[in-house]
Amino acid sequence: MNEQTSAHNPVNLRLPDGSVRTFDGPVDGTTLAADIGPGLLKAAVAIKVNGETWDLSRAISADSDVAIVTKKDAEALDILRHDCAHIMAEAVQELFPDTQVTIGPNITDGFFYDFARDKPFTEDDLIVIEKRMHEIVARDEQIIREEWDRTDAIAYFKKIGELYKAEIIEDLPQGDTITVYRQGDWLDLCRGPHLPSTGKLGDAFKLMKVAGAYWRGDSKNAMLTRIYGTCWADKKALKAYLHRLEEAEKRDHRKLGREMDLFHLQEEAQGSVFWHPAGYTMWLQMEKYIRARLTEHGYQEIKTPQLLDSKFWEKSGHWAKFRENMFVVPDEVPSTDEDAPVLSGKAKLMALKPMNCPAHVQVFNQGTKSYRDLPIRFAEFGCCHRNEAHGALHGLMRVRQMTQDDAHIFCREDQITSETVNFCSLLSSVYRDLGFPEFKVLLATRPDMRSGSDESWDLAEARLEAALKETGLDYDFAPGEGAFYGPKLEFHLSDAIGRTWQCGTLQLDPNTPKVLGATYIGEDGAKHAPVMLHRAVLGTLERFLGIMIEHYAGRMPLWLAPTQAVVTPITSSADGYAEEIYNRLIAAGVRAELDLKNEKINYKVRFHSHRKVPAIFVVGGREEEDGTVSVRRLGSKHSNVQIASEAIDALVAEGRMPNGTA
RNA sequence: GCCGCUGUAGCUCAGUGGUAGAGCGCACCAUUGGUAAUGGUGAGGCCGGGAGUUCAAUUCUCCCCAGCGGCACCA
Repeated sequence: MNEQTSAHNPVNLRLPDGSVRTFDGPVDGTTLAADIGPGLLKAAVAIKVNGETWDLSRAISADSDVAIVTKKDAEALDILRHDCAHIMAEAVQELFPDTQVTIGPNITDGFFYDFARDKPFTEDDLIVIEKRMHEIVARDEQIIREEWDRTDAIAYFKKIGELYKAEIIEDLPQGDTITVYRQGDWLDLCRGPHLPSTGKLGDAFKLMKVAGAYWRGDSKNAMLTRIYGTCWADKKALKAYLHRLEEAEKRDHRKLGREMDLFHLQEEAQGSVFWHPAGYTMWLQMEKYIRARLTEHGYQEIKTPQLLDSKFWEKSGHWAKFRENMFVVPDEVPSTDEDAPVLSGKAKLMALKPMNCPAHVQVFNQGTKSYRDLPIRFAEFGCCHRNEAHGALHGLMRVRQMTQDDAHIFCREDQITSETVNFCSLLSSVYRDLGFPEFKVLLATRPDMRSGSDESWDLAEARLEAALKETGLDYDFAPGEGAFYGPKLEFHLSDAIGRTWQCGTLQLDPNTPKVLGATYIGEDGAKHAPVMLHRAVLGTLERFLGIMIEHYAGRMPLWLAPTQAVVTPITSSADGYAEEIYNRLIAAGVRAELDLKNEKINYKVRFHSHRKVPAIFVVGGREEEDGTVSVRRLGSKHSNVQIASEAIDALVAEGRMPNGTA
């Protein structure tokens, strides 16, 4: 496009309603909006030109399809947020001139900007910065787009001490137009588009938190100081967002874990969970359910050692590729001599298993396997230890001692597809049973650090993709995200508040069986290496239970609820009848409790509701006389009087474990 | 591991250079009630750990540790 020569040609702009407006020469979005009407001019934030979002101030010199973007449009939010980031950067540099800007992209629900500064920002600084941002909005500074020469731009940013910006420009592909946006006395390298002036941003923004972040996301680089913010089209949307955050906080499994007395963590065992009776009841129910589903899908459960010789891990490849995540234990009797060190440092090293796969190969390797034996599916609720970085630990979601619903399928190459299809069907029915009907699939390909030849990777990736196609599931790619021994499928489920979690995985591993000498006798009488499929549906019990707690906000489905029903009398005169109902519930296999506490019924209903007990059976003189119970279900404001035996039967029926047909 | 913030009773949190307080919970007493808090009394704390400054440190300084929010890593 040549704006110089087209200056004399008329420009026809077609609006979304199909009407066309003709201008004598190049025209910008502001002029167009003004031409259409003052209301639109006021609401305009940008303009779409042939599907591309432009600044309102940018001249359009050729015939185009155009649409004025207003705050109501979805793409406006991107512009507002990015402008908000710029205004924040301007405020920061006005207040703290010793700060360099780096990058400031939009993210879900907001934006951040990373700054380079000797002294990181604090929460207190945010208040001051936010105040200055409002002032910059009030100043209504015009935002001007400029195209700069690359060399000049680099020289300029170097001159003003913005070394990170200069580095960014140096790395931009040759031929890219370098654009700079000015607002008032401040300017920044940016692709745009932006609002015509800072005043258009409005006041629906808030700075959220400060954090450290590495330059270019690499832990070898300098630590920058990042400020997160959120920005919305209006105050109402901002308020709604903040409310959403509060609601998410209420579901926090760490908070609910304490309130519901499910588990705790303490510093002497950081990253390892102390499960309380209530929490472990959930665990056992989940384990029982998964075990049943695995058995039904032809898996055999095994149990393998925790502690294995480091020589073993050398052979499996973990010592080279995974050692920094492993807990190493010397095989030595510790010294009891007060003056001597406890350990000599010379002992043979053992390591706690970080994965179950090599041990499963050992079980496979016992005896001779025929091609007729395959596939062999070994499952284990394998307890693994990984030395996760301190900063990574997070409640149940990220722990150092974890139990996977792990299994390894040893199969022939011609069985890969059927095993993959079989697994995907198991996985989707489990997710449906557990309340997660929505999930996405990613095919993760070879990482930089890997074992095996490129040829074997080519083949493995092709095989896995072909098998995935057979399942009929939609999928995307996750380049470079594969395991070190093979490509994998990642299953990401969506929870009740729209977050996604990677839980399930299926990994195609042609390497480990070879490395550990696994073979079977083929139809041809020769030895062949089986293919190994590593797979998990939940991932880890710890994390999955954490996800379930947050997904259900603690209101677990009846079959998982630690206590399913509490029986409690109105007055102590009904204690005997309450106890009778309680005994009948227990006899029927219901996880029931009897609450004979000397409190009013209001108090007891409130107390057990807070504990998220799904059913409260209230009994008094009337119920005792009629052989009924008054059932109050969690979340309901009403109670329902039922014949005792019917109420018990109904609870038993509802509390049955899902079986994949749900 | 890196950056920042925080650490006081079982939980949620006040507070002070002169060794601590509330609400809930807990125990006991009274109360016997109809579906989200009955009233009273009481017990309960090495103020995260260690060093330093000070006549005196929970409070100020430094160093650890842990938790939290991110980053990096990741199930």
